Amino acid sequence: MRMAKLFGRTVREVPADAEFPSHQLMVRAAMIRPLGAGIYTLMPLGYRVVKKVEAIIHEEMDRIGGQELLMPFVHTADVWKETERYYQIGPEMARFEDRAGRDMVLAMTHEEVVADLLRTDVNSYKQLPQIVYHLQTKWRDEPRARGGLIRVREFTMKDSYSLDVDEAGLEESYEAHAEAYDRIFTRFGLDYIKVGADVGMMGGSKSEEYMAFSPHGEDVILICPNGDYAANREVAIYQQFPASDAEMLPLEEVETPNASTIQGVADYLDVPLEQTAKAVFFMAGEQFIFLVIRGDLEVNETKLRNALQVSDLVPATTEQIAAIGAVAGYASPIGVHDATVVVDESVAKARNLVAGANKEGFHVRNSNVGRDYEADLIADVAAAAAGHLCPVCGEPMVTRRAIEVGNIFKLGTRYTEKLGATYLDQNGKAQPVVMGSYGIGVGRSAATAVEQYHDDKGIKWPISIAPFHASLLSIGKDEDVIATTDALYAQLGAAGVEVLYDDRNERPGVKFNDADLIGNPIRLSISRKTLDAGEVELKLRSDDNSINVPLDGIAGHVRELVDGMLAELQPVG
RNA sequence: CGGGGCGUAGCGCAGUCCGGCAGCGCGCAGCGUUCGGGACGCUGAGGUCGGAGGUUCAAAUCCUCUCGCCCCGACCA
Repeated sequence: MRMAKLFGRTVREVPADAEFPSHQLMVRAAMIRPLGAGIYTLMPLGYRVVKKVEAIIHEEMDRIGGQELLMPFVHTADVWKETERYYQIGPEMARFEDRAGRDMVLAMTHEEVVADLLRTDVNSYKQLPQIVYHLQTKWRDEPRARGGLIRVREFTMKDSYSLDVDEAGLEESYEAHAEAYDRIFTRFGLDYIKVGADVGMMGGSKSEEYMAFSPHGEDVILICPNGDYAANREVAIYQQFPASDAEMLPLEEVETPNASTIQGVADYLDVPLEQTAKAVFFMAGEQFIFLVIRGDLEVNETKLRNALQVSDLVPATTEQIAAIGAVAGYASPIGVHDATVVVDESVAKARNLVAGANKEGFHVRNSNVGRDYEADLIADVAAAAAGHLCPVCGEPMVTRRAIEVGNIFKLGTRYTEKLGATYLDQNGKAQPVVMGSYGIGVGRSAATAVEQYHDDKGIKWPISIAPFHASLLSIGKDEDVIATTDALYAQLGAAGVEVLYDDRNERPGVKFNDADLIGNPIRLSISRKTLDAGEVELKLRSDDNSINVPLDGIAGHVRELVDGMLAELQPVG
């Protein structure tokens, strides 16, 4: 590609609304352009990256026997009504009516459509197992789209669906995907980890996420330094604190004026946070949830939802808190009514905690579960934090932020049962197809690579997904230089090297800076000086130094360099 | 959904408090000089000031409504 003809210009100014490096750099490098919040055009340079991401995904999906198809982006609402997600999913699903007044939705995912296909096209165990996949647009109306391609509303996702006769088959399909995903993300060059994730309460039996490390990630992962455990904070467990064997002391009311926060109480009474019990209030529909947790811990709402088997959980209002007899700021379960009391294990294992007295300005010392109040449910609902002990080996865990670039999920028969997607087994008996679903964010993977590979000058693409292998710059207006660069451009192309040729009539500084910004891994520059020496300057984007190499045989040399760089990203085995 | 901020030329911004010719930098076009890390000079094109309504002799500026975009929050009472 000749840059003089390239559609899209690089820009010097950082866009005012771009926060993340990937967002800023991809806009500046003319790879993406926003149309609206969370909606982007992929410009020619950006689309080349996405095409490479997709090509790698194709190769690896085909490798495990996946068959590509293409399911529609616009769905009739019928199938979504059959699985009831039409009613369960909120405003993030776009709904509209066609001209005849039929309910329609824009695809957020394709489980329903796959299950629908099964009804007509799979009726026998002989037709299973199968893996189907596609790369298709999704629309999810996120409450807060932000961060360029990392969190968008319209995006392309690779989603695949495994179809098996039983759990054992699903296990095989799941593992095949796990292997394919490892190969895919390795080939992207991403620094990532596979972690345990929330399976949700709806039938899924196992789910894992592929998390790429980034300080701008929206997820927090707990990691055991020994490699024994890694999980999303949404579900991360930790080795529980040892149970206290202290004597239960008599309950004692103490005045705590103006100490309405747990930290304030601990400071005022001069006790550590671990010796306090704090109250957190939720409404699960009409049910009041009174949660008690150790003062130093935070609630993990996902764990709480799972423990309670509810999907709808919102913070209670001040009025609702007062209605059960609790006093906000000075609350404890002692003496409250009409509330489901959930006690975190941290509190159940502790003794003699400071808690609220349900009286403005007062707390109690030495509260104990079972003696002073009863728990309706004792469960682990605390968010794991850095320093908490690995549930496997007991080593203190660390936390890291990460971006979810893929997930694999054992769905089971949830969708196939609801939609009646059954096959006949060897005994002629109808059985629901056992499904798995597996996603990869295409644009997000590309943007995540930028998050991981950039400096203050621009992007440093891994060669596997770089828009071009090399940038070729002609330096100066010397006609010999231009003629030589033109010739080299042709030679490189013939050698199978993808080249972005900066043939613009620009000053050297402009060309160097744009080459750095766009971030192709190899840079070749020819000037009067190098030409006189019969050489080309060769510089890697990942390296600060450049070397001059002979013009003679340069195309073959670069080709070898490209192959070598690609080989480094090949998964082992 | 709650709170805050911002919409002025392709991009980044000033002007708004205190109403009175719509500006600056980058980019863009032309000419000249320059040419290995975002050059310089001169000339020029480009904006119904997000939109609608109102107040006024006069509105980017004041008032009302509306649309869009961004940030924080939406567990610790």
